[in-house]
Amino acid sequence: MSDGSAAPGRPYHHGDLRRTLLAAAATAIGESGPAGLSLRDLARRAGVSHAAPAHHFGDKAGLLTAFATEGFGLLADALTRIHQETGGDLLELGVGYVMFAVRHRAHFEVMFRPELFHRDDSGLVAAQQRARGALRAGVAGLPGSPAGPQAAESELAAWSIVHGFATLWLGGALRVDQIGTDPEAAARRVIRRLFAVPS
Amino acid sequence: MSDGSAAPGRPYHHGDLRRTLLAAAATAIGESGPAGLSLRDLARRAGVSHAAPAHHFGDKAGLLTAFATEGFGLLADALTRIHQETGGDLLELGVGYVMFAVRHRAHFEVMFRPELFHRDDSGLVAAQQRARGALRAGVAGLPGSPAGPQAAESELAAWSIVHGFATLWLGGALRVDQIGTDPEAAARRVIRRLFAVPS
DNA sequence: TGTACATCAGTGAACGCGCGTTCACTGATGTAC
DNA sequence: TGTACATCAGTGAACGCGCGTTCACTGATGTAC
Repeated sequence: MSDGSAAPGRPYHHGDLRRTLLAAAATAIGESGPAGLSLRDLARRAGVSHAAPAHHFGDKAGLLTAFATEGFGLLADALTRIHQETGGDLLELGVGYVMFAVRHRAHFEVMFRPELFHRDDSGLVAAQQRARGALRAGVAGLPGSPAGPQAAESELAAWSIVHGFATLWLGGALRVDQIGTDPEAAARRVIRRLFAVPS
Repeated sequence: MSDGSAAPGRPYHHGDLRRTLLAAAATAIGESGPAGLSLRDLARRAGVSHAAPAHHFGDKAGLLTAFATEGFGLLADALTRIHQETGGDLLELGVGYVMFAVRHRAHFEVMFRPELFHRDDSGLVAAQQRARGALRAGVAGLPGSPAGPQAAESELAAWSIVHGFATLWLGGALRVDQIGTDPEAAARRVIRRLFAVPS
């Protein structure tokens, strides 16, 4: 592991290839979308032979499974942190959801296209449930929200509005609107309409 | 054009290849998503040589531009019809938006991925504006909705919630929820939360 | 009614490309004794 | 401290595939006269 032992070229073993490939995937997907992703391109970005990725992920769907799992984990972390910091403010949780999509665009674009990965992977499912739980916890604390059968609809309404806003924003559909260039401020104004008493 | 003039095999000219290719695209995208689409596959489905599609659409992006344009036109038609039939009921317009996504899944999946087509195409832009206008008209008539600066937020909130619900539904993200298998009823219950006074 | 000609739609062969995956291999690392 | 060996990570050549696009062509249709 000492510096001196390295040959003139790069060492035979990369050392952290798995993590490097996932980071390269984020960059590549950010540039060309999930459809354009190829294992060979990732290997090139990581400076490694084109067959190396298969060693860590099996196949392409395996890599995207790991990538989606990472995404759901990051989302769960972000929502949990916001929940703790704000005491479960649903508006802030919604803004956090949108900002996750903006900041981790590549992850977000993969996470909701289950045809791209192995949707039954246990690690993936666990991460999904963790993220879903964080979202649910925010809606449960909403004042005026009954805990009865309408709770499911409230949760879905909240999820739908932030997911829809994020999707439309990322797709560039909102550029023609006069809502500015700051997604955070725009999201906050829009989400507020969800539980605003008509003023 | 009489039946007798047809040779034993198929006639040299297809007659309605453009329309046939667009219909084949809907089927193919429905099966494998927009990413898996190939011109050669469409030609195969239409029973035509693989170079024929280029004659009508130039290239792959050209075909998807036509397909997205068709989609925005269909959406505009559907929303306009609902607007006329219900007198501009925003709830019904929202349900109509979701049902368009469910019934025309392939179109919907292409329409909001501008990287797939020529987003500056004049026919496309016109169809987009027509659909957008139909949506806007619904929000404008919402009782209790001010016509001032908050109108944009109200419109975006409505668009976001129906777009998000449709996207989540199509992505299979809602299967684990107890909201049933009927997207129309589920959408109606969820959208209602947008302007429901807390009960 | 018939003929010449322009235009259009579709053909089929060919091209070059990047891809995923396989496979025998080699270099490096770690562990047992 | 040293040696043998198992395990692991990455290599590089090779495979077969489907793709988009180009291009000279041919069959069919429509129009001018």
